[in-house]
Amino acid sequence: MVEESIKSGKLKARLPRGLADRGPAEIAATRNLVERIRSVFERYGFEALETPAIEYSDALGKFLPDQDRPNEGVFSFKDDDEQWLSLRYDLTAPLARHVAENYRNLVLPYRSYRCGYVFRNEKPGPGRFRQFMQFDADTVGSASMAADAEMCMLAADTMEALGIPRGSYIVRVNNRKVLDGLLETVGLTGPEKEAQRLAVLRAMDKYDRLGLAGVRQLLGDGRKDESGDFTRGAGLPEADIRTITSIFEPVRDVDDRIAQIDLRLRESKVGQEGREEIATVSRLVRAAGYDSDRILIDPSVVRGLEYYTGPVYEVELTFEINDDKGRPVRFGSVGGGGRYDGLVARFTGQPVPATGFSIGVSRLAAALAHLGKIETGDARGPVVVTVFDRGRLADYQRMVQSLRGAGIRAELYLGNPKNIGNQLKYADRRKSPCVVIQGDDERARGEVTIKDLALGAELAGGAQERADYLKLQDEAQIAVKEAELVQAVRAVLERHGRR
RNA sequence: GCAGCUGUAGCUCAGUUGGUUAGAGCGCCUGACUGUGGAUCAGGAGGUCGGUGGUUCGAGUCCACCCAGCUGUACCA
Repeated sequence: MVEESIKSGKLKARLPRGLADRGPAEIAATRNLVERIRSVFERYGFEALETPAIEYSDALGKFLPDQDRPNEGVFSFKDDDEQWLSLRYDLTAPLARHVAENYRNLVLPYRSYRCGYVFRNEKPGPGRFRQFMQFDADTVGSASMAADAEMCMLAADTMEALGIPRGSYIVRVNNRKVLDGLLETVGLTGPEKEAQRLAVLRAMDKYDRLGLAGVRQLLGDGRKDESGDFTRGAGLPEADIRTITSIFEPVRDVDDRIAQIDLRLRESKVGQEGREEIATVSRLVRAAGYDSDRILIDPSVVRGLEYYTGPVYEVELTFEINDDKGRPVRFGSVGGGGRYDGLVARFTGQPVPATGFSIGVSRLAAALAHLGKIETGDARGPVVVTVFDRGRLADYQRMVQSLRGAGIRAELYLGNPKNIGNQLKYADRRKSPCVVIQGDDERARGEVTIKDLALGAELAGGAQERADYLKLQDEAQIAVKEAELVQAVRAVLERHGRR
């Protein structure tokens, strides 16, 4: 690369893949999204917390001690004292670090939220980036299922606050203890079965995408996808496959679902604990008015394989979206979370129960943009004061300052002011509401011309001849005394509605 | 990582069975038309055809390898 740039004499401007620049429209949309999420989270009583983007790799739990380096999925580098540092890949591990470090000073249960970019060094895809924004809420120091129930309700409320109608999203809830009970029931216990257990959980997690048939293949010998690639299965015997997939069988309602789990996991102590927890969460959310059209018990939810210990939840958008070529796009999960009772204990040695929920802001923003729930672009630009006579820059800049002083976004034309046409073209592209012009004629009368660009475009729309066009343009502008500049500009802005 | 597909101008794409100087539309720049966005008209810039080798008298076109992108899949805290 360096060689290449020497050869050609210039550097190729390029963005690393999986990363994106953001323009004004996207920034505004994200800010708007974040503010709405924040207002819901604050209404639930969570308080703000910010932690840095960089942590010690071991604090993130992604250090591979046997290889003396961090996991490849995280961006890592060495500090000058040879200690490994990493960019955070979620907001939960840093929170656990913060809580452990400040345990004595925090009011428990500690309820906090945070928002920020996280980084993952993995293959990007549609709606998947190597830097993306998450918005998290966590309750640390409470083992109560009420804390988990609340996370589910928070998720549902947040979706609706973002304008996603009920029925277009679903919060699906499961419990890791139920899954553990299921594994126990088919005899997958003990350390030597670890790999198989993971394979089973991964297979179950794909139920929504691959359906029953796909999951059965992955639990058994394996599955070949449409590109011809083969995925090895968990290698379970048919009887065990049937036992596991029986948990997916459709049921009429929540009570049946819980009864079904009870029946399947009759022999498993941990499974029964899980059933108990699910039933409690379910009872709490229902009492608060959240029915299964919003919060649904779904035994196929798995989430991460690393640290969840109890309830797990996932928010999914359920409407179909097409991309710009008309093909359907699946956005999948836009948020999720669960209980992680062991995470803080890694630092303190004392078990600290905790549960949290995380929203993928970037993915959600992409989905909402497709839905048309986010205004993209069309933000008004500033008022442009044109330079008619380049010897009088000081006068024009004074006009700009008087507009700015009145709280109006305004700027002096800073390009080459060789003619007025270019300056109007510039203002047009900036989506300026109006321009200010003062040539010799106006100057002699102590006036300025204010041209309403939107009105001009509207009036001149049908003109064919140049002469007609110019005449119509003339009607879109007014001359006012210099002293009335601010007032007249404000009148134009009000005519078009301020933004 | 694995598999399939695709790489030609800023963008979207043509480019014949291998044949002279690689094109179009849009966009961009300059100018004309009164001191005014648009339209119109007249000009213009911009490409090592992803890269490197090979086959051939001759390669955008065929072959090999590499790189990048897309899609699926695996992994995913």
